[in-house]
Amino acid sequence: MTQAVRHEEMRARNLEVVLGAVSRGGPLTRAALAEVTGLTKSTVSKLVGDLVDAGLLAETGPARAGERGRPGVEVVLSGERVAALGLEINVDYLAARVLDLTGAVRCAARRERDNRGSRPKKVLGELQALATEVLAEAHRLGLEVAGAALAVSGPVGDGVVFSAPNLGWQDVRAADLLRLPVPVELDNEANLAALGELWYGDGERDFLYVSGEVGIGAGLVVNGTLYSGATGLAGELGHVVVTPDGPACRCGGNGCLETYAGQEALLAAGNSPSLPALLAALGRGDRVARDACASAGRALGIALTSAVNLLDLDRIVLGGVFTQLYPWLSGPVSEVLTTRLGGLRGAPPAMSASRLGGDAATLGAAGRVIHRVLADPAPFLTRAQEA
Amino acid sequence: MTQAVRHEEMRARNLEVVLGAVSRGGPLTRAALAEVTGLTKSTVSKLVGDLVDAGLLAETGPARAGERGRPGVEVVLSGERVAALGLEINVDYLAARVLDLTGAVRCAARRERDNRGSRPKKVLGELQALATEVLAEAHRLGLEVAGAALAVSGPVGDGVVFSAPNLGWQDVRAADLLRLPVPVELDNEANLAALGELWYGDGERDFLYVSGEVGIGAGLVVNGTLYSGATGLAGELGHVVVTPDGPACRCGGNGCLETYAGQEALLAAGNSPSLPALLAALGRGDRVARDACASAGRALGIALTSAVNLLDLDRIVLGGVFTQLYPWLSGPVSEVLTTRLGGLRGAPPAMSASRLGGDAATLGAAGRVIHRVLADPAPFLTRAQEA
DNA sequence: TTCATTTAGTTCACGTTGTAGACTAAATAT
DNA sequence: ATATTTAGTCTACAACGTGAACTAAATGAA
Repeated sequence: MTQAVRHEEMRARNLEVVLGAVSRGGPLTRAALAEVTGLTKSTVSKLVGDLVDAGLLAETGPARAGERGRPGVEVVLSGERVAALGLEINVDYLAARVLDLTGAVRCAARRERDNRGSRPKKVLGELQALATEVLAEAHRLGLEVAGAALAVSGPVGDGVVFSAPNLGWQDVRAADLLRLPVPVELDNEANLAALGELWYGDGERDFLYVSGEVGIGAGLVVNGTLYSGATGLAGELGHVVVTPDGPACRCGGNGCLETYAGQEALLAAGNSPSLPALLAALGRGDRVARDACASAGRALGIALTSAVNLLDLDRIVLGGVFTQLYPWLSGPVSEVLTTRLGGLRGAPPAMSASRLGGDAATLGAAGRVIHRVLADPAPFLTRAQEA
Repeated sequence: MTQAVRHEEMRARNLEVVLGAVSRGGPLTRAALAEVTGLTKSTVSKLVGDLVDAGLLAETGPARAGERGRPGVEVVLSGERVAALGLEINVDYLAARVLDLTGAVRCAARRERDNRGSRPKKVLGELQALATEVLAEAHRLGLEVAGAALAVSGPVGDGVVFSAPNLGWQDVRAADLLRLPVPVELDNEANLAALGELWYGDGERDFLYVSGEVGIGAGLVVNGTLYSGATGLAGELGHVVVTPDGPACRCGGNGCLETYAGQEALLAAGNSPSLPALLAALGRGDRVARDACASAGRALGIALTSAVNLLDLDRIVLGGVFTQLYPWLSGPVSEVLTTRLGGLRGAPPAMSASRLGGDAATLGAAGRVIHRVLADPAPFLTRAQEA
């Protein structure tokens, strides 16, 4: 339902429009902004003035155009005030990253450790220490951290991790256990990684990000927005049915994608004790390892066929461990997609490996907070009001 | 991207807010509207005044509350001015319906005829005659028809029917071939039927409408909005993979849902020449017919499992021929859903037969136009400006 | 019956915000 | 130098929502 619009909301929306135009359109003069937004020069001048005063935009000096007329002054997003913290708990590391408004990484920290089967309280305690460190560093840089988001692989909702197959967690109130001086939100790793690709990788307006970990999740971006379903649990690609009477799955069903292309199945089929071992085997051209990838790839192709038919995707990005396995997976996946989707759609969707790799989740997490600021900069304009 | 907001847009949005509140909240006084919208009494008074003048709202006389204080005057949507035309081409009939703003059917016409393999030009010519008739009747009733929408089963985009398995059509520019004195838009039958259920049936904010015809389509409603994918082709449930090495499908793949639960497969398995024959056989408890439904139901359950995992649906509505087959389908479908989704999600989504049956598509088609008027009533306020 | 009380709706002075066009500033071209 | 062109600011103005005072119409108590 649409909300009532008052003068205040009108202003807030127009600030968003200006900020958004600068964010997408690179350096832009006030005159150019007036043209792209449809607002008048005077209005743009006022809005830009306030945003500059607030430290959200910065002037970059006169634009030397070499053309006739007074050169305009270009403005860009300013990285000097607002920033956001992205956090990730993965099987074998903890990571924290602070991004500024421009998307630049201003500080970061990473702790390698095996989180498999660790107690949630312990892991979150360690993450809290890591985050606190990074926040202190951001403070020294003069940054105001607007919030944090935490990526955990597996279904998540309302601050609770329902199940994290990577970590062996079940119903963990992660958001409550992590005490930080900024608001923390919890999100699915696949969703946040998808947003990371959208904003800082080679995301387009519509694509599916597939996160291959112990479980297989997916983040769906449509029209530049994350699709998260009725209760926020969309994207369980791992339990899309590949073969109705296939191997039993931990979900209670049979023949889910996870039983073919989940990390455990993949390592077992590849006769490898670990992912590095599998990669090494693939590197030396080991037949068993290659066959394992090929059949996982075909299963992934089947599941993605269903996804494309339902969701009308035009690009698929493979992330998580699939990024490293991409050279051995992409052939079989494409083959299935081309055969099964060529008839009705003409061409199957484009496919690529994640460009950000393991960084996608923290970037997306921080980006989520950054984009909320860009979408509603009004609360940060208090400075201007004082003047 | 958000658009700039000027005074004009502010007003347009607030008109929408008021109209929307009345549309959802039944009869409402100005005072109540001020409360639910958050606007002040004076603003609401002005907006309601203009909407009443324009013939979009109507006062229903004093609300006898029996309580203290002056009784308010309730307003409701007015069916006396704006209306919309919904059209449908089905295998064995053509239908047209005019709805007013309140959702009441003001006039309708239907022509039984077998459209299987008919030439598009002929069918659309006949539909044009039917529509023209109904439009004339609407005109006599004093209604201003704001637009029309046409439902055709199968993938559709940009005014073109890419393929209609029901009719045997391929790449038909239906919107161009239908000449009417109002703007006509073309849409997928499953999508429009889903909207019909949403607005005039027992739709909720989130559900999947499954349309079982010769092909099997689906319309996905999330957060009260139709989801149509990157290029508007979402919802091809019929080609979700049930068994990777199953029977060959016309799409080039194997084991698609359509090869198990499409009308042709269903009739062949049920050993019936037509749908009425199958229903008759089911009615007398014919074993072959029942088994055919059961196995189609299980296949449908598999495909829906994949859909629920990807889309996080909380309700599924079965439409098209599945509405009539519901008593024999629902058991097997639920069984599969419960087994495969019970583990992770707790409960499978609710399921029901379409309440509107064959009327869903025309209602949704007209409703689509109606809801566009409700979302932007400003263009209809010219009357008020004159005063 | 009368009058206080309560709630609905209208009116109007006012504040906030965007607009239009005049005006100033700073460059290039002649 | 001076005209021309484009950028940005300034100011009177208009559109719209706000808030408080005001009128309208009911109930309930004296």
